[in-house]
Amino acid sequence: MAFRQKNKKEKKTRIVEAAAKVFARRGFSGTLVADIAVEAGIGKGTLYEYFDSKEDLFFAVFEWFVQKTGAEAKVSISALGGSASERLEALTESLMHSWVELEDLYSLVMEFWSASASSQMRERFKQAFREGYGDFRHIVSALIREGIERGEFRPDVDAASVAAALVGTWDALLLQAWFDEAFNPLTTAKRFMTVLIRGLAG
Amino acid sequence: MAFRQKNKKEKKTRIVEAAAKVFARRGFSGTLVADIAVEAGIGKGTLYEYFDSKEDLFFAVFEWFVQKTGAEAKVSISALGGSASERLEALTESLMHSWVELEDLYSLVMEFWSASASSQMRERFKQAFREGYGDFRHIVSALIREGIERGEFRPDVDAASVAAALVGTWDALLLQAWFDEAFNPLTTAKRFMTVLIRGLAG
Amino acid sequence: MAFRQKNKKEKKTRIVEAAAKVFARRGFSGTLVADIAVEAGIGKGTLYEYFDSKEDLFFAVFEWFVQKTGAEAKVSISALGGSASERLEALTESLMHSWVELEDLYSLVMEFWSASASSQMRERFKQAFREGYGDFRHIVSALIREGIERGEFRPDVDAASVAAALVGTWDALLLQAWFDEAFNPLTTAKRFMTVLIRGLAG
Amino acid sequence: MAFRQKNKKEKKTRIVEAAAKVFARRGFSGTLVADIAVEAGIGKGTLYEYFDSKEDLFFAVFEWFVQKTGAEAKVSISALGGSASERLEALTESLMHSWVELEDLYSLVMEFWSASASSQMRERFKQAFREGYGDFRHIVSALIREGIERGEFRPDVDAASVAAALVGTWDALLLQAWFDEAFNPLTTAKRFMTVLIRGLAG
DNA sequence: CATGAATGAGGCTTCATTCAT
DNA sequence: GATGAATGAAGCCTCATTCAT
Repeated sequence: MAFRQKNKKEKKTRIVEAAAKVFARRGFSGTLVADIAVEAGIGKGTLYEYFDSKEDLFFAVFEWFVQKTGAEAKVSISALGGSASERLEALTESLMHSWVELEDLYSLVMEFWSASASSQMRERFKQAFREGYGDFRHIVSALIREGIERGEFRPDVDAASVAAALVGTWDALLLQAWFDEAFNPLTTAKRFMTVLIRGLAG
Repeated sequence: MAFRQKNKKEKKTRIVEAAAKVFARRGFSGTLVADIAVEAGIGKGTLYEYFDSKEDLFFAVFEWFVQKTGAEAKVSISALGGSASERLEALTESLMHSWVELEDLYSLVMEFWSASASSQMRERFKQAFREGYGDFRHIVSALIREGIERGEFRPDVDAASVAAALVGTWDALLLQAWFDEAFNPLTTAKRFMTVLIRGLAG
Repeated sequence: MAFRQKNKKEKKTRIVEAAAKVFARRGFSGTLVADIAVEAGIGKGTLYEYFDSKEDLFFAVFEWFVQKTGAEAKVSISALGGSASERLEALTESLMHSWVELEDLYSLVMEFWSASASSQMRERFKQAFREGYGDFRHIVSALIREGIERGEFRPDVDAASVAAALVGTWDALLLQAWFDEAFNPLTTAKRFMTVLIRGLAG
Repeated sequence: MAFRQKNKKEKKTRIVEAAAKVFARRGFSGTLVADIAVEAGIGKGTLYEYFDSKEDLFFAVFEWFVQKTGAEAKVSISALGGSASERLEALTESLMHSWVELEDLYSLVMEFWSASASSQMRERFKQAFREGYGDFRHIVSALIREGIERGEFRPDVDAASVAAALVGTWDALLLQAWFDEAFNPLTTAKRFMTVLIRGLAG
């Protein structure tokens, strides 16, 4: 039974991953449940053994994506050492690197935004985004505050505001990379961070 | 005939504005053509005298939106005087202020992103975004470069990178305001700009 | 516009009549909405301009049927003259005659019963049946009471009970005719009424 | 092996009884095979070891029901003594009493009617009903003829017609009780029988 | 020009049945 | 024998688009 459970969970994940691919390719509305089934290599009806509806599955993809990317970010942060500046720079680099492996799935992010704006699941999504952004802002804010306490950054810096803006900046750089293949988010981010950190250090 | 043209154009705009409202409320997929017709106070069939399809109308809304917001931004910029720092700060303020009147329509932005990610019109949208971002980056970049030339900002600042990041930051702050009513984009932006400008000035 | 309205109502009735035929042939579950559309000579989607769902249409068929048969019964009754006995006999005859033109649609009755027993519309149906039976019992009861008052029937007859039983008997005779082609409801009813009326007259 | 057979038969009956409950609650179409399995406390697949299809099982429920109620009726009749009138009255009472224990399953009757009207098994059902009604009419007819022969009832009474009507009346009274909780089939039947028997005795 | 009734392709979901374990 | 996960045919309903008025 324990084995069974594991299989069931694994299969659920397999379906979610297949769905992620298709949703990324065609968007929520453009995706047919049948396409997901094909991608997952299962029958159409089997999907409904694991998820109640297309929307449910989409939300599961969202959670999977948040988990996946959030986990990476957290790993990066906890693995960091050195001064606050160094850690901010390393974090930036790590996030911009994630772009490479995220590229194929990045359009999912737009679908999630869109869903949070107008789908019937809007509240579920909005809340999750709010929380996700909140968490991340919190982490970055703590990092900056640590820099202030260490005397590395100026005491009059408003950590919360900088954190909020910075988190947004990272996101927006990936967004621009999505729109424009010629855009290099990593280089851009690094050069920008040099300026910002100088501003923090005063 | 000139008169007719004008009437026709006005009506077209009225439809686009009505459509914008409904698309903002319900998203592209969630919007019924019939709803738009009701909002515009015309018959469903009449829509098709002015637009070839729902997608066409949506793209017209997009163009209208870009025009509208772009025009505002350009007005702000051209009206600015003073040092580069002052102008950057004024621009920030002006953009964050636009939030107030944009709030109701902001979810359109997400729909546009989503459309650029997966709709059948994706290329049309992607290109427009690329160009829009490009234009805006260009303007901000020029502003920063001016600051460098005036000796206000450090010569080693990479204007293009800072511009790209900054444009993204503004966008992302509005996004966070959308998700989180408690979030104040104006204050956050101002405090952040203080730090950034210090970094630029070195 | 008045003309429009009339057309709309007529079309609605046409659809109901087409639906009645198909439901009678195949039952509620066995009927495809598409079949009804074909029978009505309209597109599948057009149905939904007139009815919200298959169930709604089915209930409309029910109401149409009740109206149709109820109207006949009422006409028969009001047209009757003579003694109470004569009127009871004439009513019996009229009802059993209705069998001839009802035969094709009679299976609808079973569908209605079934729907009142277990469909999601059960309460709507149950109530309608309760009311329909109640009305009819009332009419027959009044007829019997009139017979008592005229001295034609015994004063100790319980009009309500006899009416309830009689109304049921008529129904059940048609039911048996439905199951058994060899069964003649008219003759059976007449012979039975002779006995019953003798019992009433005492 | 004999033992096995018995177990198998018992289990089959258990399934049928479970199915009867569920069909009575939700009707044929509304019932899921899975629900029956749960009610019977077995696996869904196991059902198909005992019955070929949902329809088959439904017909088995029908046969079980006919057997069950028919057996009761026959017991009542054979146990009766006294004059024909007394026996008719006793039979009436016995049948109306059966209502109490049948109430929960009564909606099955409607499902059977409905099935005989339109399901794919319609002929099987129709025939069974025809036979069932026929048998019952026969028994009642014999009872009445006995009354005639004994000189208790008038010789000009058409026993077959009265029997057919009476059988229908009983049925229809239970039906009305089903629709209308306030309706008392026993009292109604008794008062009606007083009148009818007076008519028979003339 | 304007309309809205009519349309039917298309999609999500259900559920009886099968079959590998 | 027993099971329940997997299946896919089938059906209800939606809604962008057309076209006769």
